[in-house]
Amino acid sequence: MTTAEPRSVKIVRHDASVPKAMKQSDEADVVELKGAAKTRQAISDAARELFAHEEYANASVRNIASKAGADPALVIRYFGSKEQLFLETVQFEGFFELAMAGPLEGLGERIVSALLSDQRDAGFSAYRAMMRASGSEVIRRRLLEAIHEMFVEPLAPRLKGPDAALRARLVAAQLAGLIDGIAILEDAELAATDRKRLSEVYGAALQGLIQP
Amino acid sequence: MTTAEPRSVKIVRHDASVPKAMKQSDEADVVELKGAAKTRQAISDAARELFAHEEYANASVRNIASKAGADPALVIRYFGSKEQLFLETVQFEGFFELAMAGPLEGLGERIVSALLSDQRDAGFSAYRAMMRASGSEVIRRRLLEAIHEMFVEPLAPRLKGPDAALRARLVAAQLAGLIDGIAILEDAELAATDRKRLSEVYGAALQGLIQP
DNA sequence: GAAGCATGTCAACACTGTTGACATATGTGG
DNA sequence: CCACATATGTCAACAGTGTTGACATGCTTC
Repeated sequence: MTTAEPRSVKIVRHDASVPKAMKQSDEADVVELKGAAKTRQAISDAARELFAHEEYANASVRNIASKAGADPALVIRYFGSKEQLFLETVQFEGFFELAMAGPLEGLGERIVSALLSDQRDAGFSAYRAMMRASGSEVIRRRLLEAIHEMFVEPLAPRLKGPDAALRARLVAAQLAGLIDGIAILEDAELAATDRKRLSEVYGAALQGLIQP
Repeated sequence: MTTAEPRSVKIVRHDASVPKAMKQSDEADVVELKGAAKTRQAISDAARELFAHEEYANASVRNIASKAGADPALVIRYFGSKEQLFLETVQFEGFFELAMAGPLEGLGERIVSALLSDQRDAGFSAYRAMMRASGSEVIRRRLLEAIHEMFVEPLAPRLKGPDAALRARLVAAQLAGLIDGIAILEDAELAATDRKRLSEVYGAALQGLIQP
């Protein structure tokens, strides 16, 4: 993002070097990591936390390193670049499978409800972080992929009627708009609104795309 | 955004100093600006252009200054900070008044159509820039205000039925989701979709919020 | 012409991501 | 057990960033 490179071209110099000491101990579930593997893990944890709470630009490699008790140079050695560190640590987990699973009837409301109810903080902060960092080509693409994988691909084949693929994509767009308001712009009114009513109202509009 | 301050607190040190030479010549429409006013204008123009095409973080004060043929220190002197320069230059113009004006019937489709058809590039890039820079508290708030002023306030009083204010806010959210896809994430499929069909389909979902 | 202020220039500060050279630990083959 | 190789960690430096304060120049007004 910064230095010594021509502004628009991005060259990845060396790949993220996974420490050799890193092997899955087949035994314990909670592995006591040693040496480099432990350091890498510490960096990863620190990065996840900082990227969730700070802006991309403000979560500095030096901050991450210090929080992990490691040297900034190690961060780059292990992950290649700050951008790759971001990509490896900030991710969506399986997110809407549950809500997605049910019948088409009432799906709109169920999705919105799932979005609001649970502790979706992890997903929210991932979306927020990627959205704000979407000036980076790779991150932008990654977010776009995630949207397609999570919504469009599972949904499109199930929709009946014309423009199924388009409508599936627009379902995702409509949801994105809601997350924008709640998680990125932190609209106080939106946050204060009764979840159930919000699910009903916005879910109904979603349903209009699902079953026109 | 950067230096010498404790990370979270933001102190504005000196106000943007408007050059004294700046007076509206009451005569000509296109005023030939002189001295400082001209410089300020040049900086403003350069900033507008760079913020539209580059990310906030990548549009450096030094770049802006050099594009304007001025010294970086002058940029700060005139605008107070990079953040304030952003706020003063990146703005929405009157945007949806036209589409908003008509009857409630078919309003959803008209709004989407207005969003897509014209050259809305200026508005798109303003939204994109502010969204990506929304890690800054002031910028986040400004964007939120703009959304309320442009959509919620004009729309809410016109909506009939329950939850009018909420529904107006959700209309804005739904639109934001579409702009996300087109202008920020640059979804190729979305961009390739026939505008008319898109207006119809998404507009119908919007209409479900406008007239449930 | 001199004082005063507007405007412009410059070098420096503390920060950023990233790199390359070095030091140390760790493990392996003889 | 030593020697060697490699994995891991440390450090200083580079070019870039936003911002500041000290200085130089210009223009106005007494």
